Amino acid sequence: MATRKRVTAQDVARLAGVSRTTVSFVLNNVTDMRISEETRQKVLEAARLLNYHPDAVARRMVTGRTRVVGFVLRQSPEQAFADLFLPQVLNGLSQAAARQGYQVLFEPIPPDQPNTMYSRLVNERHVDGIILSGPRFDDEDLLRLHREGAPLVLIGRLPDVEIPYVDVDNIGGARMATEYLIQKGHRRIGLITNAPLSYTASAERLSGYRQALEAAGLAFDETLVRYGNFTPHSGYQAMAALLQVRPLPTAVFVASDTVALGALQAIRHAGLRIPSDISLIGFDDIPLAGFLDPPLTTIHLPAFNLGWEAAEMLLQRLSAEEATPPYRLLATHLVERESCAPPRKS
Amino acid sequence: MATRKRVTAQDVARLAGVSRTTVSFVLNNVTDMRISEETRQKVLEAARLLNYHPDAVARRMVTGRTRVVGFVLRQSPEQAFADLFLPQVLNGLSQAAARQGYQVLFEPIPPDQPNTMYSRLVNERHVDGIILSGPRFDDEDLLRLHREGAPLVLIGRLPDVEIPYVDVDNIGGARMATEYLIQKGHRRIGLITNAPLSYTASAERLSGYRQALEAAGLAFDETLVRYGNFTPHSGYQAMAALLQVRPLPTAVFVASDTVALGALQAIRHAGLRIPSDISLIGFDDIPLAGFLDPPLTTIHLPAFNLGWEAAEMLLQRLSAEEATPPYRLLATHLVERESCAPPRKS
DNA sequence: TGAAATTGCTAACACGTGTTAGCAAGCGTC
DNA sequence: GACGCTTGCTAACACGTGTTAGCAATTTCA
Repeated sequence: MATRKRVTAQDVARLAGVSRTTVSFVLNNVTDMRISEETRQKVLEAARLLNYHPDAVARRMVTGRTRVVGFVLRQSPEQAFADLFLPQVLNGLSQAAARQGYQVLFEPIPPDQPNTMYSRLVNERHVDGIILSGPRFDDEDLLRLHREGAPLVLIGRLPDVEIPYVDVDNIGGARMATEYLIQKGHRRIGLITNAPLSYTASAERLSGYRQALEAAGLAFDETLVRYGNFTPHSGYQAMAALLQVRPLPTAVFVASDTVALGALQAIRHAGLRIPSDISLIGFDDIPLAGFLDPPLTTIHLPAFNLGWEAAEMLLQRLSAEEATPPYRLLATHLVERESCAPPRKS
Repeated sequence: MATRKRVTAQDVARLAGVSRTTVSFVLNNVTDMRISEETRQKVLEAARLLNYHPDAVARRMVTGRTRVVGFVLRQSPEQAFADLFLPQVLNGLSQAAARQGYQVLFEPIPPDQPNTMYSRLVNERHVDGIILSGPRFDDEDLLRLHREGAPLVLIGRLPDVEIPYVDVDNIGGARMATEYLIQKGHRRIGLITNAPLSYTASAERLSGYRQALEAAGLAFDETLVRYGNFTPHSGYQAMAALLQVRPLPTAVFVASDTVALGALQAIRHAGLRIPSDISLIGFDDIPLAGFLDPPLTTIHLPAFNLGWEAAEMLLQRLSAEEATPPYRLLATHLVERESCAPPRKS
């Protein structure tokens, strides 16, 4: 089938016996133009008859706005792979955007091609603004874009840069997790990070862990800290290393449920039981956390809200030139399941 | 900061001392137009100096093609929520699209608003074509769109409709899983579906299960079949019910890893051990399958390829008017881990 | 030397819409 | 009866680009 000619506003005008301008006024409900009810109905009828749909491209051309926001995923491959709540973030983002008539252009950065210039999204006017997840601080492209005044919102913090962002309260969440273990009576608490400390979120979670220790008068012991790398495999290795330390920690805070999955396996392989031999608390509350063995106590991360708030911030920036709150930290909460218990009496 | 005026090709032309037409020819590398090397360099230099970026909207206006494909997610909320490999599908889709210079517009259908007309994506020319995941057969909008000749590719089959689709070989995968259990020596094999049978994929997996039984000369026993509903919770209930049947099945094929997670928990709660008391095989091979207890033997579903192939099919349809293969079934393979063993000698 | 071909460039149209300025007719007012 | 006001509509411009047709200058050829 050959592609049919598009039905334009001109065709509608012809059928209704009016000018194209009138068609535009009627269909856009322009109120300050006087259109008689009679011609209004004629136009609407003609549009219905011809199955007319206004061309979004032409509309963007003349209005200067695309009503599209770009969602750029700058995560490393492992991270994106392990990022089980990406769908949730995307969902929140889309719904917030849709509510205001915006669409979402999805732009992941392919792993083998790190210098894809996503800045073209704005420069070539594919989108009105960008939400960028997983910003890296060596991202020259990003900083330049921001200097040029492009509307940007980050998901995840970037230190020493005044780009608006929305993020989880990593410090608060990590402190909450650690305090929970302390309150259970633990004094020797290990930490496995979610990723290397070059990732802001990892450093923040470590910081929250230390704050909680300090507040309880417990010494920070570097030998109890190991580093994950997004994957269950890295969690397995980190926990295996931690199990060599003597005396053993009685509890471990694993700053990512996905990494915790590997830690669980390492503990099983060592013949220890959770929580009787060792307590474990996670971070993220992935959808499956409640169905692990044992069900994992963890810090819930508001993935949907993360996307929603990012979109809201960007759209506010787009609609008005008003200064918007430059950042927003989302609260976490603890989900108590069965992986934590008081330490065994020694 | 007021929004700066856009730099247009006209500005570049002025600076280079040539016409706008020439600028267009140079920047688009139009070969059959004779442009001297000297002016070519002048234009390139001017464009560089002004940081010129061609306006995608204007370009779409004149070429008539948006170079954007829509990805519509029509899944039910529970399904989308449990769909742990959506990121993978999206990744494959994006990479295939990017390779040919296309972008991806992400359009989930909000659960509370099922009749959002995603057909507007095509009619209003936001996109050149649509990839739709999780088609429902009562979707009038979809059928009309197809009748109107809109370029469509489905992820997931729709019975009795000739819309091009790409799907997993559910029947083959389910047969493979069941045959594996039979080959281990099992004769009494249960089935927990991934979803109600109104979903094509569920019906197909049931069908593959029956084929394998039949080929081995085993009777199909309806009392050994239970129905999941995407979630771990539904898997828990289905398995709990199955554990009431006497004699117990010695193995169960759970047609979704996510559902299998609940089944695992039910078996644990019943005080049985896997695989010594009962064998379990899953479907999907979610990223975490290898880190469950025990590591789950399962059928790998090529999520990345699903997205990739869908995009390839759509783009081929868009680039040429040639008839493309109307559908494509992707092969699965079995990933052997530790949740299956021969049945206990009775 | 004149005609024909080639080289290097440009004017002008088209894409489909939103919107401003303005026009004709009808109506009321002094 | 002339003037102004309201009503209802339209002509024309602008958005920024790709592309066709064609034009002037130069070179080639007989």
